[in-house]
Amino acid sequence: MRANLQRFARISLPFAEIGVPLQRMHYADIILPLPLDGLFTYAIPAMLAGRVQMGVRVVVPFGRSKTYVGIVARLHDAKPEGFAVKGISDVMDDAPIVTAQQLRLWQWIADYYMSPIGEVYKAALPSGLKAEDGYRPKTDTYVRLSAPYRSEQSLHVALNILHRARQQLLLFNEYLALSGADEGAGIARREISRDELLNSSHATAATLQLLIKRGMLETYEVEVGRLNNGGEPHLERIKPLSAVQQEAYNGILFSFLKKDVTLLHGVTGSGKTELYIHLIQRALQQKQQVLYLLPEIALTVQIMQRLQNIFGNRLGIYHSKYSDAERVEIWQKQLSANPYDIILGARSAVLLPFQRLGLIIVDEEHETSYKQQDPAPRYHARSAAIMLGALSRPAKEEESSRPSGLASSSPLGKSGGVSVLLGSATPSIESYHNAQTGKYGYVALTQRYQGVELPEIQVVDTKDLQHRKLMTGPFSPTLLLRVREALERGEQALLFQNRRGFAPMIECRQCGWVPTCQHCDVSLTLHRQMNQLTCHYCGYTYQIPTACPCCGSKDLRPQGYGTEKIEDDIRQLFPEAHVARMDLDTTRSRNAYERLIGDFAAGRTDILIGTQMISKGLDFERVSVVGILNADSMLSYPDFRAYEHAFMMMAQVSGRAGRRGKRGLVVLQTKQPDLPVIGQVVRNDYDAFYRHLIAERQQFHYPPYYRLVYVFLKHAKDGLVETASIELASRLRQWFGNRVLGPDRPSVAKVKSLSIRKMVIKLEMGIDHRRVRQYLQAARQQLLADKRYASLQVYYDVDPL
DNA sequence: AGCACGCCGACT
DNA sequence: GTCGGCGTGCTC
Repeated sequence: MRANLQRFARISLPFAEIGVPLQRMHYADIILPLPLDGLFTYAIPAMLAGRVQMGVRVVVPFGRSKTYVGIVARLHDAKPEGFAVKGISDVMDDAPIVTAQQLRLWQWIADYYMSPIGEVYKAALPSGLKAEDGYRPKTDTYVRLSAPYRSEQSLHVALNILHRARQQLLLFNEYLALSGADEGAGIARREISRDELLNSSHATAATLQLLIKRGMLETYEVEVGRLNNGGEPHLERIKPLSAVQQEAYNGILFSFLKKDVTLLHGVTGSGKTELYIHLIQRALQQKQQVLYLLPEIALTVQIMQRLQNIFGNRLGIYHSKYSDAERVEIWQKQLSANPYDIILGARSAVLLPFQRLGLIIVDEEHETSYKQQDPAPRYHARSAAIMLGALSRPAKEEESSRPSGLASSSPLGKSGGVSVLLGSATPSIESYHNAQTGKYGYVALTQRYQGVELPEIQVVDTKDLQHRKLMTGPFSPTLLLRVREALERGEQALLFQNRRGFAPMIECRQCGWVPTCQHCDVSLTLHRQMNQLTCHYCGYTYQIPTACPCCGSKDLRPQGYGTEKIEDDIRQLFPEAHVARMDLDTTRSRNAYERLIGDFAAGRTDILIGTQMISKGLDFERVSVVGILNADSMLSYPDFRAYEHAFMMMAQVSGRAGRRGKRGLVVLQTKQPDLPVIGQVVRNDYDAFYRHLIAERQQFHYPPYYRLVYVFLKHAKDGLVETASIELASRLRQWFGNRVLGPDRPSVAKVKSLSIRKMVIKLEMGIDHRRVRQYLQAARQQLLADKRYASLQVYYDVDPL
């Protein structure tokens, strides 16, 4: 790390920046959007000499016939040897679109996670900025109620008029729901584009045209640049903090003075968001920018709207469900003289440009979706955020290479302005450990806001009940009773099942045959709604067979329960209740998530069934019962983090039960009620959970005591991966000895027609990670240099989850 | 990752 | 005779 930072400093000090009279540089090192290691050196033609600077986009020829848009990472005068240098064709920008600080962060991500910097570039830049034709602001067509219909009275009139025109009525209602104009008595809360309306209603353009002709709706053009303006700030006042919150707030500010990173450990419902809002407010008063990270799935309407109501157009939102045009817009605004003061975003928001960052909040810091899994770069946004904080601090002259974020913080106190706050009700083992050892500051918020009690958790032994034939499918009598009681009181229930689809597999009752994916080593999930079998690894879909291909039997039965089946069963058991389901399948469209949450919050849904999606940061007033249908499914993963994830999942879901003035109830169904983790969840005993786990981690050489690197090899030919993995393992053992485990077939040993082998490398913390990476890269290159293995995919996953 | 080059099989 | 299969090697 130390050496790395020195390298960044060397790479990225542009001469212009330090004010040396500009001597003309003849070469530029360019980042290209390719999965190839390193930078590419191009000559700077005299014509373009004045315009090539660090951080601008350039068009360059590559190979025989390709051109790419690259980013200038470095200017220099060292003529490269060994290949013919090509010239830059064109310069696309007059000013950098990537800051020096971003380039340093990209380089850190590339180095630390052993990913080509080109992959980081691809992940960071919205594609609109990577395209050669560049980005042009454009206008979108929007829809709104025409003036005579902007009142509750006239809406009733409109709905009456439309009662014969079914298509138009559907479309009209859809508009009202999307815009919120139905509840706002004709005043839209959100602007709705024509495309969005048509997509979400499945109506035709002709139907919309008819409504426009009737004079109920009208269209208007909006420049894309005006999107997300969020309205005026301060629609909502900032609430004063309670005494307990104030104390935590002071504690955080005090910690900020000494530590670069502070962990806020606040039980659910303690008002962490409130603290964040006050901290943001304070940063804004000091003219600092704030980055507020949330895990993708938890980007709830609730937090978004809260912040938007308070901070209005000073807030920008950035995540994967936003269109590319919007992302380009935000990127450019961040570079402008008038950037957003606050960016609320998911993982990739850490890669945005900032000019005067002062505070980074990583909310729900334990969430695994902060780690990018599949395409490289496999980076962790929490670590990247801490590094971003370190890079944003004005480095002390003589000490500029001291790593102040990820590595230990100095006993002398922190080095500058940027503070990083990690927040969670159930901190990750790593972060809590760092807080315990004093590397991070630590502030706890143990009281729920307004004295709301934590829920009572009732454990139900489903194994015993099954023996006694008392289960109704996946439901225990207790759960059904509690849900029924809640409904009778006009309260709501949340049911958590961590599996989407109808059933995780189907099975032939005669011979036991189970349909599996042609491309992957997994059984197929039954999706009854789509009437097909789906592979959850490659997305491939299959027809449901009518008979078993092995024995001809027609008795094929679904095995196990997914959210779809839970939904079906609940509808049958509670025919009078309004039931909804929230999982990946019901939230594919951009607004589906918001609508489901909105319906539930407004009480239009009585029972909400869902996967982990329902466990994050949803604050509902009337949820009195939460059901965890099958805790065992979370404990059965063959992974050292299964226990950690299970605890967090259950604790998070439980936190949804009971709000203001009413104690909630959680019914926790498990076949193993005596497992320690169950007791820890019941007592909400994070400390016991942590102590149990940390001892195990130390004993078995896992994080945070050891750093893990997974090695993956993939190829279509199983025999080839087999021999290659054995060869790579022996090569790695020459350097790392028995720190190398494997190779093994992972539990899913084939995905997308590629056979997989996995190794685990356990590295003690004292080891020089930079040298480790050099060895790993070398081993990979040596393996691939062998012609037999040239077409193999070999990659490393650093700090895997 | 693309893309071209290159060397072997079944087609107009 | 040639179209095209994908193994191999290179990209500043």
